[in-house]
Amino acid sequence: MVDKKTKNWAGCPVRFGMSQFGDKWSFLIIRDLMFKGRKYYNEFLEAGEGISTNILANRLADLEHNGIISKHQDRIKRSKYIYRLTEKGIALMPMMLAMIDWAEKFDQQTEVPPEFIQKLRQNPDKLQQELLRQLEHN
Amino acid sequence: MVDKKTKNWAGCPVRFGMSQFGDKWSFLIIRDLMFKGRKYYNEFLEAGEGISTNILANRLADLEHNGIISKHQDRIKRSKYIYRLTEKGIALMPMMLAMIDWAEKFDQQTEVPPEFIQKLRQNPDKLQQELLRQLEHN
DNA sequence: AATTTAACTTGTTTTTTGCAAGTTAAATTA
DNA sequence: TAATTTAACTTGCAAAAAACAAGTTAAATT
Repeated sequence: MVDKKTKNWAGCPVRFGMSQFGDKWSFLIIRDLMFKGRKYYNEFLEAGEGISTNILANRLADLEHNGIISKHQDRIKRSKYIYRLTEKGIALMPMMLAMIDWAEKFDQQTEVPPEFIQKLRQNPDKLQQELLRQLEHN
Repeated sequence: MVDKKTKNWAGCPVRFGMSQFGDKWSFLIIRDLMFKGRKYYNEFLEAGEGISTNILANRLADLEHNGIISKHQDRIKRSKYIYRLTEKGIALMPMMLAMIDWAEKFDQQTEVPPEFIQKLRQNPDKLQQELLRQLEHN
């Protein structure tokens, strides 16, 4: 039973989440990394959401500082940097999937591929395994 | 299989989510409604997070406008208003629980009651049923 | 050697937030 | 019943953050 009397979750998990990745742009960067295969600064920039260069740089730095993403020099083109989700970042997948599930239910306009949403509802673990495998290929 | 080639989820569910409840204060209000039994304007104000009165009023109005919460006059004291999660708001519970699970893993300071987190990991459906029942009692 | 690419940084304007004080309507108290 | 208190806001202003435009730097390409 959940105890409403224990006044506060002193270190509140929701507040913690918000402090680590809790703004629009951070969420969208995590989405890009998790589901869209984007990994370079300019791929995020050109994702079409309209983020400004300074804000992008700032959010990438924050996310890296919070251990949600990591930054590596590209081996082939050393002027490029590859951003990746860390284990901590990858662990946000259930939350992201829950959000996608929710949005698909309540937003007419949301266009998640039907087979994605079907898999999400019928066999979420399997979908997650597939997504994780894709992340490792990056 | 997730198709990375279908360039965009034209109506992106993550962007939709962010537009509906995607800022720190909205999240904290939803948390208060979902887990803490708070339902009056001044309970949110005094929750200790330090939200300003104008921002609280604004976020409540936005959440109501987005259909995530509803506002009713208190029957006993008609100068008070009761805020409640709608079905759409209640449906955010899996996302919130995923967030709590995540935070508990990665934040030393997070203090979720152990029996809550244990239940969340061992029998999430049952926990959710219990939480839903509590919401209906409000 | 000159240009282009990629990832930023800097300066300025605009928007949003935070803070303090004020308003309104209902309920309680004197 | 008049005066005070409670509850939920609104308003005005200062401070912080975001958006916009332009500039910098280092590496790679021409």
